[in-house]
Amino acid sequence: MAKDSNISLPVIRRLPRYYRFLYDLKENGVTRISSRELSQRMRLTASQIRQDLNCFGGFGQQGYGYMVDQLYEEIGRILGMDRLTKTILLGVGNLGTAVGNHIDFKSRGFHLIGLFDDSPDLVGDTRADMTIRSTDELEAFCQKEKPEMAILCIPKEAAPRLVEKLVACGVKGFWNFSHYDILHDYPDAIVENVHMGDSLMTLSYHMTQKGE
Amino acid sequence: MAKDSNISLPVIRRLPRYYRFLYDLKENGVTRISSRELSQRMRLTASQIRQDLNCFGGFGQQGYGYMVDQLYEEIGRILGMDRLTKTILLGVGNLGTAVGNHIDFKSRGFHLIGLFDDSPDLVGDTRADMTIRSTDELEAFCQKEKPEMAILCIPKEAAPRLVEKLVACGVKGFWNFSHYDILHDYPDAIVENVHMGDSLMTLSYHMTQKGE
DNA sequence: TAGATTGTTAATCGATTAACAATC
DNA sequence: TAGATTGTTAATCGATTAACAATC
Repeated sequence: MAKDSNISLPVIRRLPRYYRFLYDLKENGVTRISSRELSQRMRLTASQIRQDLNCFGGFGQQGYGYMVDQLYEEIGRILGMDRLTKTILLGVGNLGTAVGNHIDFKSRGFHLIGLFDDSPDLVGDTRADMTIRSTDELEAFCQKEKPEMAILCIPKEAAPRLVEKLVACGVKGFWNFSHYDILHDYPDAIVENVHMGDSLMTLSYHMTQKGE
Repeated sequence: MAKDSNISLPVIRRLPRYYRFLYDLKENGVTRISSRELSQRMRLTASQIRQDLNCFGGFGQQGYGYMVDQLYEEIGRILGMDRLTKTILLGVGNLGTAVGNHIDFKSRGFHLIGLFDDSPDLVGDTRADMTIRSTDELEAFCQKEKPEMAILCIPKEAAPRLVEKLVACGVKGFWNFSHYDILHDYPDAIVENVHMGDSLMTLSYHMTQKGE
């Protein structure tokens, strides 16, 4: 449906934020909005909003603005919120548990269907209403269930071996909380890295600057 | 120490990654490295590395390269890793627990000194070797301990009230996992947002594109 | 129709890359 | 000294903002 399939990453990264704001507008009974009013609420320029949206098509009406509900649906479709990608989570430590319990996967286009961990202490335990499986079962499980996405909440050292298996099993996407550089070894993988430590250090930098 | 205090955000966001790579090099006994070799390992251009580093000063030696250990130290100093900022965590649900337990605060310039939650069920419990306090105690605690940073693992609705208190108590920085827009209400706050849901939706977008 | 606001082109701004003189 | 590699300036590229014609 994309007008142009070479959408730049900055544009893509703004879409979820548009989606959130539109959801809130919808909730508050706002049925239509101009790029100018939305720009004030989101603290960006009206020009940028119109540029961003026009990467995907003309969703507005001249002289009138955008229908909130329709725009919400369109952006949802663009982001793939209209389908559920089968997903497994690897590494059920503190972080993996939090990710599994805290994130609302369904409303973000994913269906979490399995949890895996190396540690015998954890295998058999329950998280997010699922039993934790041994990574020994990973390949058999993938062949049967065909998950397309894997969440990596494992240490850097454990990652290469598991990613190799996952790629072989047909997993295409990775939500990667580890510091293992997946793209370096698998350039065709679809990877979204979340480096929370880096984010924290960025905050440290800004606090250090302000202090001086 | 900054040569120029208007360093752009893209440069800042690359620093933690340099820091990680330099740490690994150090661990592997590499004592010096050229921008060219580092660029190959990090998959960016040598030019960019030299530009980035020269925002802060000439850390290299012409004809020779960079001393790994010295560069690691310098970047650590720039990022504020040479001091510990007192930090409190608000909201000890799944996410807050994971953040509290999983993140190595000390090695990233922060010292986690207190946990707070609204829920009477959680107050008194222990996480990361600390007792969870009631948010009723927040102001008294802050007056005594003077934390400078707060981690928000609370719902959007709970945030405005708590942030108001925290700002009044002198908290300057926020590692914000909530969807509350702190800067909108407190333009002088130092804020690093972590929107995991947005990250997941970005992955969904890319997986959707690849599928077509 | 007149007013409003989009869609889109043009101008500006900033970040990245290339080139090269300085120098170890 | 010759070779290597930085620090820095210049060129390019891309993203954001401004302007305005199209049109509802």
